[in-house]
Amino acid sequence: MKNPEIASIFFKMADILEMQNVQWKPVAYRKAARAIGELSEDVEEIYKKGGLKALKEIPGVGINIANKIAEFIENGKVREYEKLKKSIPAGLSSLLEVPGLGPKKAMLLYKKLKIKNVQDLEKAALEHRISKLPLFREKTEENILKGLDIYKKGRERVLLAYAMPIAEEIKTALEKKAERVEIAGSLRRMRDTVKDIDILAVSSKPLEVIQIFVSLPFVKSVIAKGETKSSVLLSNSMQADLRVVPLKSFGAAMQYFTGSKDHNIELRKIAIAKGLKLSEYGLFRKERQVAGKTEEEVYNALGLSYIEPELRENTGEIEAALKGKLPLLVSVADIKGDLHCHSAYSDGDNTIEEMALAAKKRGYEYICISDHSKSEHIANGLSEQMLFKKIEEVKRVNKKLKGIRVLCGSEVNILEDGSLDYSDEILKKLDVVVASVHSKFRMPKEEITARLVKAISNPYVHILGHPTSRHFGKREEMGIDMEALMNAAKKYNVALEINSAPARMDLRDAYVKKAVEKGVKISVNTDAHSTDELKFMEYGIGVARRGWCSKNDVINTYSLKEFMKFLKK
DNA sequence: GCCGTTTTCGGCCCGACTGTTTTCAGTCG
Repeated sequence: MKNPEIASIFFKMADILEMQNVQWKPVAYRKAARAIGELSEDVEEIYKKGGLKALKEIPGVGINIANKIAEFIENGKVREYEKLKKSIPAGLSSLLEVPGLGPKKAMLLYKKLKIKNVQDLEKAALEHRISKLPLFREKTEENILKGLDIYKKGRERVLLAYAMPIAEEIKTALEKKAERVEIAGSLRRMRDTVKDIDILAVSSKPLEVIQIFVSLPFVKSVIAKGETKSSVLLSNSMQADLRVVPLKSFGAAMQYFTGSKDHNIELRKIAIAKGLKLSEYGLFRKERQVAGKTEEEVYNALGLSYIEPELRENTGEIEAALKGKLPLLVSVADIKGDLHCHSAYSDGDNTIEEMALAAKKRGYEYICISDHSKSEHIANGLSEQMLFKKIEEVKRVNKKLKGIRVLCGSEVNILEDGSLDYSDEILKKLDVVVASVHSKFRMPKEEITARLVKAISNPYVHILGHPTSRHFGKREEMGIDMEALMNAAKKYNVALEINSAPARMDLRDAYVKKAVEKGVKISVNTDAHSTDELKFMEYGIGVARRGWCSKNDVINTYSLKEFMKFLKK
């Protein structure tokens, strides 16, 4: 899949053009780069099937960018990019990654002090050469050093599940003073990874709320502190932003602060077309506020039905809202069971009975204990003999417990040739079979696709576990022909899993959306290895919602009776 | 460079904070 590479080229082109003070093109390149990066289809496939015309269908891609994509696919190079790279020293655009430095200042530093990279920048700042420049006094030099500190630590995206508890903690602290506090930004949109924490508060005394915010024990330094907003750097190197607004602006501020940026820009364009102005303070006709207290009010006043935060990515939700055709999204409350969990039989921490009781406590009707299969030695995969023992144990627990049904399953390894590591005779004895890849992740696209299709064509397989096997910070997703895989999933009536483990979140949102469009069933599971991890369901449901899933698309919203029908195929 | 129920040319979201210099540019979200 060349999408990330192509997106990265356009981002870099945007940076260079911005340094050269070129107007608007950077905006256009970044927009196209984002669209390509989030795409579920492989641009190479799009081009091979439909040529330039098909490429132009991608939002933000016009004829010029389409030509550049084609050029990259054909020749592995974009001439315009090669030319741009030569126009400025390599490394200069890395200055843009230093917080506080933008294209104007970076270019000035290059012209006046011959600063070509971050090393030069640090040296110049330490030698106090920067503060001697016009427009750059002592404060700016100090801020550059602070910015370099942040740059060096790397402002990488962190897992949703890592950031959420910190956001909750900030929220709780601010609630002592503010009338209302909400988590906004990409956290509220449930993106699988986030860069910072955005908090919105309602208060008539904003300064007092901001004071609490900047004084939190885990705040390392204050980046900005004004009368309505403040930004801080946390001790874990994440940035947190707080915005404080009056009650009458709460909805508009929530809308603004939730994003995404592209979604907001589209909304503001709609407002302009209607002779209105949308900002975080409300929707205005001239001076008069026509909406803003609630988000519903803002969307409705723009002629749209309310759009759930998870959908706000400018990927078709605005058009759907205009027509009133948004899906009714699945929610955690709809979930009747978890179909992929581990017990102490393989590599889990808890007994089957403990897992079952924890599931009951969550209000589930059923839970499937799917321990690893025999070839997964590292995770204590079950031999046939142990599997028989486990089947008896499940029977015992079901006799003992009321109000929860334990299903006996297995997470069966998909071997290199697409066969499974238990025979059909064994699989037949299980309630639920989840088939997953745990080895040989790097295979040519055709081979990996054939391998997965063969696995799910097995009549005893119900769910394809973590379909792409991506793992944040460890492993890229396998290069699968998604179109072919989804067609096969539909044909064999196999559900694709959304694995809610925070470092997986696999299948990802864009693929889920595509699967739902095709009528492929989804199963949202936690892959819990302890009772505590059953809570990850919240994150998997976030992915499902971002993928436009309704309740009916998700098999584990079925009642036990309906679900048993699905299992028979 | 993209895009079009006010445009195929002329627009391109809106506002806060900071640092510098006295009214604003640059940066950020």
